[in-house]
Amino acid sequence: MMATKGKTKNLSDLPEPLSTQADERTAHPPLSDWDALLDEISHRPKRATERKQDRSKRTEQQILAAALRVFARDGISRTRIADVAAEAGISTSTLYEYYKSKEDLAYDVPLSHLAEFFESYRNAVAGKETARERLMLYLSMSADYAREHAEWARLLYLEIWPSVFVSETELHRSIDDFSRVILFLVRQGISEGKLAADRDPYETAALLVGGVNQVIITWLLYRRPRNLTKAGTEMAERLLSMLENEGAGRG
Amino acid sequence: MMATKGKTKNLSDLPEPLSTQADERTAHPPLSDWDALLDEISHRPKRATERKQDRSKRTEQQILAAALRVFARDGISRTRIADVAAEAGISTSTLYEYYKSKEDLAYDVPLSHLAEFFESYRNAVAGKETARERLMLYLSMSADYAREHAEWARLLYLEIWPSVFVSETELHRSIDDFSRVILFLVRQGISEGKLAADRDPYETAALLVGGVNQVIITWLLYRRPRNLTKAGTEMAERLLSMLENEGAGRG
DNA sequence: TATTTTTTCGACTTTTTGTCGGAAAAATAT
DNA sequence: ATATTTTTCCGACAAAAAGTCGAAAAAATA
Repeated sequence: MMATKGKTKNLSDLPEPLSTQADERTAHPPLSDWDALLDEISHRPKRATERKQDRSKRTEQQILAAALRVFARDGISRTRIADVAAEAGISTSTLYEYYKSKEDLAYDVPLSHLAEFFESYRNAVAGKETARERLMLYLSMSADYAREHAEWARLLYLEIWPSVFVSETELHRSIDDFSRVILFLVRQGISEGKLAADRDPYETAALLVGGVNQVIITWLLYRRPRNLTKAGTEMAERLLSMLENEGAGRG
Repeated sequence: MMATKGKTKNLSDLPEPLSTQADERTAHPPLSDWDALLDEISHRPKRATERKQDRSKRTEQQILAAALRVFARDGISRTRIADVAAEAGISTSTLYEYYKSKEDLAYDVPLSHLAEFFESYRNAVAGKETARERLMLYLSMSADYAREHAEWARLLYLEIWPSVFVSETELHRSIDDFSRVILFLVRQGISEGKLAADRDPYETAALLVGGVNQVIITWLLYRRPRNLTKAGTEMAERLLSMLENEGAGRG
């Protein structure tokens, strides 16, 4: 486990609260917690691949692409390893050289897209300072990314998340990262005085994640409402407005 | 502010004059849409069991109970049919007499609890008239029921829902029922003037379901916050207050 | 008690997963 | 270039799990 500061409550499985109190004195921190967080989530090692030849990297990509297609089409539980291998144009035994089981494969498939999402968010959010701007961008980009990569989203939202959490996988950590960003920004919103300070940040984060995810899931299942990007953005806008209103009403 | 419609369905334009015991002898009993809905979701046929002997009914219960335990403990994908059969104290081939596959079994396991939840809600909500009361009860009871039947909830929330939606199962319909109740009450809240009329009821329902489900899922994964009933109730209370505030601000 | 119907299960087949040694391909050394 | 070593790939096989079926056991009925 990583170094923990202060008393260690048994919150080991929860996203660690990032330090928020230390940098009160510096007007402009050299590397803000925010940048550090973005840095961290973008740099998670994807997969300790020990393969030497370029050929192998190509094969791995073929496997992942094939698995995404087949999983999204048939569902993970119904697909057979042999199906994925055939789709990838290799033998089953070769696939076993790369992944030791279907579960192992399934947990690896969503990783690269997730990393890509974090990376594109990091680029897009540069320059935005307020918690509201950052949150709005994050949530609407989530919805938009799901729309644009529907197979991936279907796999992640409907099949893997949240059941992936039972196991200690790289994917688990990456999905935790997703929530940590929200949590960080909720805390920023509180310190900006925009969000209610007397509310549990975890609850506020859950509210945001839950609402937007629900919109995404509904779209994946029924393709409704038609425009997912718009629906996700509206939901985020609505939630944030209500939350700010709540914060203002209390002081 | 109120919808004016000439005919079609009277979707609770007014606070429901609940049937009570007034006009019992009319040809068409004054069963309100609300009562009809509750009636419908409570009476979904559970499973067309054609078994004749009592012994079979016991065996079926043993299978379902065993499956719940094993699925919750090992996860559906990791459990073998033989494990469930052993836990139920029967042979695998006997289990196949009852369920044609693991998937078939998995989709049947949550049904009885779901029916029980609907039934107990129906009893508890009797007498409550306003959309707020009904919604609060529904959402907090959802959280409480998940706490009290954690194995069942783990199976349903983390493993089956929402992936069950891809197939046409009885469980699919039952889970749809869950959302239909929320949607109905959101509409009632709008017609009462408590919720914003210019918002998509589906979006409002998604917001409520998403937020509370997120709390339940987090608890199932991390047992945090400690008190799920309280957390679910608080989340519901908070969301409803914000929604009513939103409605009042615009009205 | 005899007969019929229903339920159970052991033996079996089929399907899917997973392993392994060596062939094929690529990288490296001579 | 050719030989040698390393890496990747795959066919043949073994292991595990799913799924079938006929007949025995149990219950219901005559």
